[in-house]
Amino acid sequence: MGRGRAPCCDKSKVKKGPWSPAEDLRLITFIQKHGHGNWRALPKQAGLSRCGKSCRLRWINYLRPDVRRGNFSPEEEETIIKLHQSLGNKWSKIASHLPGRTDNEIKNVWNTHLKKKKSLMKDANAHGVETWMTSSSSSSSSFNGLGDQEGQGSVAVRTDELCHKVVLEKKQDPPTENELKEASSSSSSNSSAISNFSNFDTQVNISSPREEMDSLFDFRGPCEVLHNATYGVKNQDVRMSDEVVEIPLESDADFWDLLDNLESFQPQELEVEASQSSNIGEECERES
DNA sequence: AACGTTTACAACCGCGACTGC
DNA sequence: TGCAGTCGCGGTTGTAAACGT
Repeated sequence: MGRGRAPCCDKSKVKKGPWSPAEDLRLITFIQKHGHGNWRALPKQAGLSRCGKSCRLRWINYLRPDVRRGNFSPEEEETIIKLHQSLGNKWSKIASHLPGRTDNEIKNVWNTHLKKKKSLMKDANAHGVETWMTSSSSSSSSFNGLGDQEGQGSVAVRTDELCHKVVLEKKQDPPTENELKEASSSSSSNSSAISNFSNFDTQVNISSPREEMDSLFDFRGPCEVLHNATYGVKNQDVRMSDEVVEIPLESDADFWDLLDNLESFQPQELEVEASQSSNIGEECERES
């Protein structure tokens, strides 16, 4: 009997399922401080009870500064269709042609919408009906039923050598097309997302279904890290707050303890030693 | 209002590719 | 050259929200 493929991590000790805001913040803060040189080692160093692959996926698809969310424009749809025709299911290649879009997102859009549209188009063409492309503009707006038009909440994490600052900001209006483009270009000019963190003004934009603290720690929506720009996020029932929470660096452990305690309202699957989970980055610094 | 079905999307899994030793 | 460790990709699954009856 062969040894087979070694598992990437100890499945019994890693947490699975949706990421909590506290985990997101933990991951963001760690990458902000230390980068992500080694995904496998990152969860332990960051005090996360997650598989390294899971951290990577979360970062790439949702937390990265240059990730752009929201509806796909008709032009983007068209691009995806065309690229899919020539490249097939090479989602990462297709994604490379669409700045700010992730392969996972494109794959989902293809599987849920575009594939259907394509077959509809075939049927329509067979019956001499107007092509789907002409109607894609209106239908695309319904891609995300949760839409961007609702309220927007954002949390800015400003980090420098002295403190971490979590700022709950009020943002009334959804971002304009220009804002999105600007955000996309400013961040995509850096090949590494980490380079975006060299500046202090990194923001974390979250949707928040609950108010104030609840909104921070118990939301289900995406958590987006932004660099000098605010992207749209999808929301369902968002309330705003202007509250500012400052997190001194030396209080990191207390802060993470607080987050962990708040998370205890949710079912706890992970069995992380509190001492380990609250010492973000310490281990890493000790090593260096 | 309750229940069943469909849709949308976040996340997981397995495998191939790549890299360093 | 082979092996082990790691990364990244694509397929698939799980689940909450939306929708229909």
